[in-house]
Formats: sequence, structure tokens, C-alpha cells
Amino acid sequence: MKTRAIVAWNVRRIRVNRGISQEQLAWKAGIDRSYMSSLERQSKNPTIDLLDRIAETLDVQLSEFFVLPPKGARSPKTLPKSRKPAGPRRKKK
Amino acid sequence: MKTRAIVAWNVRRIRVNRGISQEQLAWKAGIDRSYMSSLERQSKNPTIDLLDRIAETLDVQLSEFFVLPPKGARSPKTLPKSRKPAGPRRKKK
DNA sequence: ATGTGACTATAAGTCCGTC
DNA sequence: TGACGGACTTATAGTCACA
Repeated sequence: MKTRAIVAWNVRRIRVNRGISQEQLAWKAGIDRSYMSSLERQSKNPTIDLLDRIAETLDVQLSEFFVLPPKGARSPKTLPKSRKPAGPRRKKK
Repeated sequence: MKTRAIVAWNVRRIRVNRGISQEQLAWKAGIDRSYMSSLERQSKNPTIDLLDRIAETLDVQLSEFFVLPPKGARSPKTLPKSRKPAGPRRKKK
């Protein structure tokens, strides 16, 4: 498995686990929201320095990004609805 | 400690341990010899894909590149002249 | 809140060389 | 063998508008 994919998977895993959005993480790490999106979709080939910053922002060791995903595992594509980081939650109907 | 420095240290550590030159490793990994030199001197910020290739070439897990150097540790700057310490070890007076 | 294409600036990475 | 530099090409960093 390509390492880039593993990193992407882990970034998303940890981020979602923290209950924060791409936007929030990107902002904290000082990078663009759309770049974070690309990174998690494996369409970027990030440098070590960049991953270092993101790891620091997430407060994890860089090695956390190389954890092998369980076979068939999938990270959620978006944050679970239940979390409420912000924004007025409109009641359904 | 900056991760870039850790990676650089480990690449050199493993390479020297294998007894191969920068040039040989670079050639095998399909990268430029001067770039390998720069990388080990921490003057470049390599991408994940590249480190992946180097790890593969060295036949190690990528995580090997993130091993923390012991305090005060130094990698040799060059390969040892001889691979065989065979010479009779002279006792210290 | 995220995916995506287009874009520019900057750094990665190559290739030549010298010491 | 490896440090280092210059000129060069290509890829990534980083930003934006819009779906």
C-alpha cells in the first residue's frame, strides 16, 4: 500500500476522532482548507515539514500517520452529525 | 527536534550500516546523487513518495526513518574505509 | 463542511560541475 | 566519497471561486 494513502487515512482518522473539521484543522496548522481536502483524498504528495506541522497541530507523533489501516477500513468522509463543533443546528421539520 | 533532521540522520545511519555510498543508494532509488547528499545534510524537504522509495530501496519500513537519534549521537560523515575491522585490535597501553 | 479545477509562487528534484 | 554550488525543469505549496 502506498504510504501517501496511509498518511491520508490517518490524518482523517485522527482529525475526525478529534471532532474537528478540515477547515478548523487547516486553519490551526496554517494551511489552506482546500489543501487539507486534497491531502486527505491522496491527491497531494506532502513534504515532511508539512506533515510535521500537521502532526504538531493534532498533538500526535508523526509516526501516528503511518499506522496501517485495518483491512477494509474506511474513514468517514465527513464529520459525524452528532458532533457539534459549531453552527446553528437546524431542527428537522 | 525537527523531523527533517531525524529523517536525514536515519537515512544516513541505515545507508552507512549497509555499507553503500550516497551515489549507489541514489542510483538504486532513482534519484540524483547530489540530492541524496542534500537530503542527508538536511537542506532539502523531501516528499512522502520520495521517502517511500528510499525506504523501499533500503528494504526497511518507512517508520525506521523516524527513530529518534540518541542524545549526542552522530552519524559518520563518510563510509568507513574498510568493511573489515579484522585487524588485530591493539590494546590500549 | 468538503470536493475540485485553475492558477501562481516557491521549493523539490535534476544535471552539470569543482573541490 | 561526499560537500557544495549554479542553472535548469518539474512538482508541490498555497490560494481562490464555485460546485
